[in-house]
Amino acid sequence: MKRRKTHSKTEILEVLKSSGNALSHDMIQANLKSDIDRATIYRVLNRFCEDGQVHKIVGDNGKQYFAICSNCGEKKHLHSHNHIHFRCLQCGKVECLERDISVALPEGYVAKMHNLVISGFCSECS
Amino acid sequence: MKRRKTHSKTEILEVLKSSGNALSHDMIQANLKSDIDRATIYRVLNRFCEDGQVHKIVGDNGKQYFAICSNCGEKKHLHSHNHIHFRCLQCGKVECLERDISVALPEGYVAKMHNLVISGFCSECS
DNA sequence: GTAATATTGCAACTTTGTCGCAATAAAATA
DNA sequence: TATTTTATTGCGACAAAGTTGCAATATTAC
Repeated sequence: MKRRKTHSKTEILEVLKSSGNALSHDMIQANLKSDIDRATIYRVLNRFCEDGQVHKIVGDNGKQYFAICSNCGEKKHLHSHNHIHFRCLQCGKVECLERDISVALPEGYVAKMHNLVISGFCSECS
Repeated sequence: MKRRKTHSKTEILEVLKSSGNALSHDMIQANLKSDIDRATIYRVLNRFCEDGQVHKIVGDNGKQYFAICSNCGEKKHLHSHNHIHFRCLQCGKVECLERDISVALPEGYVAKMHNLVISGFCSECS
């Protein structure tokens, strides 16, 4: 399964890059120049996640958000996404706070993924 | 809006208590002795949350889980639910780890809710 | 240019959660 | 206890989010 360079991929990546924040599929769709199918957007995003270019956060509203992690470019699959995210309840913005969290788990527990979201009001909405 | 003591409430609370973990609506439904409608379960749980008897966690799978917090009984509405949760990718168990997290947010940011979930494998599944 | 196949678009579907409304049942009142 | 009030329930319908199958398309390799 060799990846191909497609119109959809470049456009979706462009939207993510220029935004800088974590975006949900509908936010992405709204910012696209061309019409790309909903299913395609999800598939592209999931492929990005597999490849480690993008990481996924599930908000406390149950929605998926996708973000280019600043230090994702360099060390593929080596970086950990255990940083905190902030979701503004007013404007809906979701952003990565560059604060890593390390939690000591109980004996025998193995952590695979971190999904850490604080919601509230951002500086512009509070 | 004065709350009433109903069959559904006592049964649902009983399931939550005896489990000790955070449960999704379908886990609750499966453990109920009598048949209670899906919508009712959600409404009861949401009322419990409003009253502060129960707190809600949204898993990294997008599903809602509900748990009786050990220290919820005493100080209603005064306790904060900023502790970490763990979800086992194998057995599906979701539990509260009694570890509080305090994060310094950027200037002007106001935190309202914490939704902190680490997923991986619990001691029995790893 | 042609062939192989990754990707897309469309439609259908699943899951999760909510809502309106009539029926029911818990509490208050007489 | 009987009656009234209204919180709660069950049912059905609905919405949102995300996934999947399949035929059509577009990208890459030959």
